[in-house]
Amino acid sequence: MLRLSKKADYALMAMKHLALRGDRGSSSAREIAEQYDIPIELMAKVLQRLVQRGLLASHQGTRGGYQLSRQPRLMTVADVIQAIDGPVTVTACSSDDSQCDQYAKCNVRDPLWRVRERILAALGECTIAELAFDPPQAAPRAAVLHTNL
Amino acid sequence: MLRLSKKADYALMAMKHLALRGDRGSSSAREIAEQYDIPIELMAKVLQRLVQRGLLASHQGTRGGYQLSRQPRLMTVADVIQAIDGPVTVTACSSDDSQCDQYAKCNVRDPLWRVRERILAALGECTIAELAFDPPQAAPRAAVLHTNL
DNA sequence: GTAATATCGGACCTGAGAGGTCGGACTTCC
DNA sequence: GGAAGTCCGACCTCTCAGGTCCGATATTAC
Repeated sequence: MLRLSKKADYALMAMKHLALRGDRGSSSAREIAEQYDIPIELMAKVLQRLVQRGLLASHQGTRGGYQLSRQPRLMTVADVIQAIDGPVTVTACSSDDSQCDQYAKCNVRDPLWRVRERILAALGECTIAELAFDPPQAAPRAAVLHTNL
Repeated sequence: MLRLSKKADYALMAMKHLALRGDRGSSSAREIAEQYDIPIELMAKVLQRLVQRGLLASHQGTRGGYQLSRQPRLMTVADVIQAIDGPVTVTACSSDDSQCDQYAKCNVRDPLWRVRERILAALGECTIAELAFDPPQAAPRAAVLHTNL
C-alpha cells in the first residue's frame, strides 16, 4: 500500500541520528538501537547494508561504530530507501524483467512509470541534512522544480 | 518497498478500460478480467470496492456491469489507490493512531510526513483521463507545478 | 596474550496480509 | 417463474517483511 518498509524507517532514523552527531565520533549499533527502541540485531543488519551501499563508514573493534561517509547534504532519502529496499518499483512490471503476468496486456504500464519518476523525484529532493536540521515547514521552499520529467 | 498492491494495479487497469469505453454501455467484471488475464473473482472484488467508494456505478442483472460514475478528468490515480488500499501512509505512524512502537522516540516522523504530502500530490496530479488518453511522453508538460507544498 | 566489545554474514522462525477462492443473493430476460 | 448472468461478502492459503539466533572476525583495553 505504498508504504516503505520498517527497515527503511530504521535506516532513516539512524541516518538522521548520525547526521546530528556530525564529526564528533561514531555511534555503535547498540547505542542507536537503544535510543529508538529498535531491536539491536535488526538495527545492525540495516547499518551493515548502508555500509555495503557506501552511505556509511564502519569501524570495527571495541570503540568502533558507524558514521556518515559523506556530507548529509549530499545524500537523499531516495538513496537510503533504495539502499535498503532495492530500486523503487511502484509497479510489478519493473522495466525489463517482466515477472508480471499481465505484462503483455497491461495498459497502464507507461503512465505509471511516469508516476514512479515523480515519486522518485520527490524522494530525491529531501536530503538527510533536511531530515536532521529540519527547516520548519513554515518555509514553503518557493516551488518544487525539477527538470527530469 | 513503496510498491502499490496488485489490487490497485488491477483497479487502475479497469478504470482506464472503462474510461476508454466512455458512454458506450458498461463492461462486466468478466469482460475486463478476461481481457487482461486477471482472476475473475479478484477483479470483481476490486470493482466492488470502487463502487463502494463512489468511483464506479454498478448495474446488476443479465446485462449488468460497471461504468465510471464521473468524468475521467475528475478522478485521479490517488483516488483509485486510496479507494483500494486505504489512505496512503508512507510511514507506520499514521497521524494520530500510533501503532508504531517508536512513536514516542521517532525522529523522522515530521519530515517523512512532508514527503508523504509530496507523493500524494504527485499521485493526485495524474487523472484517469491522463491514463486513458495518454498524452505521449514526448510532450514534457513544461514543468510540474503544484502549490500545495 | 587475553578478555571485552564491536562489526560482519549467514541461516532460521513467525505472524500479518496480499492474492486468490467459494458459495450465496440479487436482477433481468425469456 | 425459472434460468442465466451478475454483484457481493465471507473464507482460505501462502508469501515475505520483520525479527531472531549464532558463529566468525576485527580492534582495543588491560
